[in-house]
Amino acid sequence: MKEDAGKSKKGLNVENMKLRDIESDYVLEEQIGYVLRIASQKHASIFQKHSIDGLTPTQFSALMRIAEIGECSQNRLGRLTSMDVATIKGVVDRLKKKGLLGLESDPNDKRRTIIKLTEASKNMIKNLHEAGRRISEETLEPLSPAEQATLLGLLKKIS
Amino acid sequence: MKEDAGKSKKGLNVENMKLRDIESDYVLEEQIGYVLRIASQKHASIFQKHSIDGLTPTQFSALMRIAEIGECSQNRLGRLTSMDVATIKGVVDRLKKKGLLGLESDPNDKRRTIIKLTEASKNMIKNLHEAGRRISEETLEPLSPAEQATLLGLLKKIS
DNA sequence: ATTTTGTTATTAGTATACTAACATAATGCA
DNA sequence: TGCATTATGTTAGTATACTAATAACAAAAT
Repeated sequence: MKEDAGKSKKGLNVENMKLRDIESDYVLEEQIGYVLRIASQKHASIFQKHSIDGLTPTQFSALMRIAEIGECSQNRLGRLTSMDVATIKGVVDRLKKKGLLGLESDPNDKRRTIIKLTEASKNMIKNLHEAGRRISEETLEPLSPAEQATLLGLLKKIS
Repeated sequence: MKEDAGKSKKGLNVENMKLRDIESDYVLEEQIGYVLRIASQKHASIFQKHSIDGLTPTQFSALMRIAEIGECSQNRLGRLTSMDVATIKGVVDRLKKKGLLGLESDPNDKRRTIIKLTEASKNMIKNLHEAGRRISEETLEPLSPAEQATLLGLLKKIS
């Protein structure tokens, strides 16, 4: 980034400001939503740099979850990865197209589609775990181990 | 959310796990990318609940920045709000359509479009600042003031 | 047993967010 | 001056991420 959006108002001289200015002072960089977006962008760029098989972070999450629980319906997978029904559909469709998810209809419930890993994706899981760990590590690299734990804890607290 | 994706592996009995299981242990909930996504979703839902004139968080950021700096080119606004050229174009187009941004071409540089607030958006800024503050407050409500500052600081550090 | 309620999945529409390619205009330097 | 580089803005394509509407089916309630 050439022109850093992270400019600060640290040096602002409150004494010399008119009351109206002080009242309307609002620093974008200090708002949690803005900061969350920037941090997410940074993580996404690190993730993309590692580029595991062209997977996106959400596709990665879906695969990890299925690997963890074995198999489940599409909507349930969405809930377990915090994606709504429309989002998880797209994610599952693309993963199926890549041959990383197998779909079959549930004989016990005609509404449901059972989703499971394929042989191809089963063989990838270990590598994906390692890649995932490296990505998290690189994202959190500016922080001490204690700070990393603090950050995760605080983010969970506001979720 | 009914089936909370935030289930923990805290109670996992390491003693009883086979070595292979331990090696491949990877907890999605502990990965910074996943946690960032969930936190961003929570913030987005709080933002949307406050619903200031149908503005989205990104549109809001763009307006705040223009209000702060007066006027600038489209690409520069993108850089100052951390949006790439394609994203800022869409955001500016929609804000213009809503009558919240005025566009005129720069006489000194025929490539540039000068972007500024309209009378309508100038009159909204104060309300937007207040709404923004309430949204940040509600998002960070689970945290103490010290924790809020810590969270912002750590997020900036990894950005 | 029928109705109501809830669940699953699909579809259409909108809004970020990115890449890549392109045209145009401005700037730097040889 | 002239050419290469850089900057600005547009467009096309893909991938989340949401709302809202719909259809099919299952489970619960009366």
